[in-house]
Amino acid sequence: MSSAKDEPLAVRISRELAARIISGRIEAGARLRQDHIAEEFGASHVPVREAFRRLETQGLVESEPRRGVRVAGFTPNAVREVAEMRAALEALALRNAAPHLTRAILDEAEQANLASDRAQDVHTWEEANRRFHRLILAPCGMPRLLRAVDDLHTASARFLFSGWRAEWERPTDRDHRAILAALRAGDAEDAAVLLARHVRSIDHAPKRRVEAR
Amino acid sequence: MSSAKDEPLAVRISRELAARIISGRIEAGARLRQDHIAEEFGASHVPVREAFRRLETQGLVESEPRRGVRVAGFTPNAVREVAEMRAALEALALRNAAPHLTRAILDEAEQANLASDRAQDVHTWEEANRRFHRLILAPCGMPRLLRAVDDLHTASARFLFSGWRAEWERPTDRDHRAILAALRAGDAEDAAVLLARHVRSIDHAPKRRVEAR
DNA sequence: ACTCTCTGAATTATCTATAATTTGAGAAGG
DNA sequence: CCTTCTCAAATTATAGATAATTCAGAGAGT
Repeated sequence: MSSAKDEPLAVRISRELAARIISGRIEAGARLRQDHIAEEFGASHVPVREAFRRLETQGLVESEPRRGVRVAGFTPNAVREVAEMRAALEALALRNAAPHLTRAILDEAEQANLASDRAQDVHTWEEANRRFHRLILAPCGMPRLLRAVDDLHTASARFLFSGWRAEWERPTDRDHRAILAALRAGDAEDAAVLLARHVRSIDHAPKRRVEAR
Repeated sequence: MSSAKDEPLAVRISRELAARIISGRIEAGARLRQDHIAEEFGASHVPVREAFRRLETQGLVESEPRRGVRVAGFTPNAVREVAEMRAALEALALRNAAPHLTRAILDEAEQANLASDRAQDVHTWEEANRRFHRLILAPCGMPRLLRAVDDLHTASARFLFSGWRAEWERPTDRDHRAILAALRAGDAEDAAVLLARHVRSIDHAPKRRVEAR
C-alpha cells in the first residue's frame, strides 16, 4: 500500500534501480544481472528486463546484445553533453512556456527557490531545484520535450551526487532569481538565455572542483 | 540467415513495426495487440513487449498501464514539437561537430545532397536527406545527442510520409547547399543558424499544404 | 418507452516458471 | 607457452497461469 500503488512492476523496479544508480550505491561500470535483481525483488526476470529497457532510454545503463547491461559510465565529456542538451532543450521549453506562465506559477516557483535555499543536504536541494525547473517549463505544452528534459535531469542528478558527496556547498541560486525576474518583466528571450547559461554552468562546477585538487 | 543476422528478436520486431508505422501502413491511434503480433512473427509475447518499449522511447507508440499500447497520434502540435526539438539539438550538434569536419566529410555530404536531388520518390529522398544530416552531425562526439536526433528523425519521417503521399514535390535543397557553403567557409555559427531554420521549415511545409486546400 | 446501471463473460496485458542458445573462462594437450 | 576443447553461468526466448479491463446484455427506475 505504501509504494505498491498500481504501477506495473517493471516501473517500480526501474525506479528503485535508478535511485540506486543516481545515489551512487551502484557504481559506474557495474554489471546488472537480471537473475540476481529478480531474486532480490521477489520477481521474475521479465519485468527486470523491461526495467532495463527503461533505464537504457534514460541513459543510466548501456546494453550489449548478448552480454547483458552495465551501468553507464560518465566521462567528463558525457557530463558536458548532458549539460549542453539540457541548456538547448530547456531554453526551447521556456520560450514556449513563457506566454502561458501565470503569476501563481511564478509564485510557486519562487517558493521552490526558497526551499532550495533552506536545503541542508544535496538530496533535498536537488528535489527543490528540479521542482523549480519543472514549474516554469511545464506550461509549454510539449509532452515529448518535457519527457526528454526530465530524463536529462535524472542524468544531471547522478553527476551532481557523485560530484559533491561529503563536502557540499550550496550552488548559486542567483540565477534562478534572475530568471524569475526576467519572466515577471515579460522578457521571455532574456529568461531563456539566462536559463541556458545557468544550466551550462552546472557543467563548469565539477570542473572547478577537479582543478582545485 | 537472410534477415536473421544476430540481433535480438525484439530489435527485429521493433524495426518492422517502426517501418509500418512510419510508412503509414498502421494508422495513428490503432491498437497494437501483442498476441496478434507475436503470432504473426511466430514468436512469443515477451519479445513483442520489449519491442513495444523500444517504440515507446522513439515516440511512435504510447502505452497505458493496463490497457495496452496504441500508435501515437500526431497533432499539428506534435509535428511542431518534433521540428523545434530537432532544430535545437541539431544546431547544438553542428556547433560541436564543425571543428572536426574534414573536407572528405563535406564532399560526402555533397554527394548525399546530389543523391537527394536525383530522388524520384519520397522514400529514397528521405534516406539521402537523413544521410546528409548524419554526416555533418556525427563528428560532434556526443553519442547521447546523436541518439536523440536519430529518434527525432524517424518521427519526422513519419510526418513527412503522411504529408506527401501521392502528389510529392521535391523540397528545396538550397538550404543544404547554403549550410555546406557556410561550413566550407568556416562559419560554424552561421551554418548552425541556417540548419536550425531549415529544420523548422519542415514544419511549415505541411501547413502550406493545408492552407492550399 | 427510454436510459442508466450492474453483472458476467471474453479479451488482453502482466507475471512466473522453464527450456535453449551463447558467451567466457579454465583446464588439458600439443 | 599457446591453442583448443569442455563446462558453467547468464542472457534470450517460449509456454502457461493470473489479474484486470472492456464490452455487451439484462433488469430496474424515471
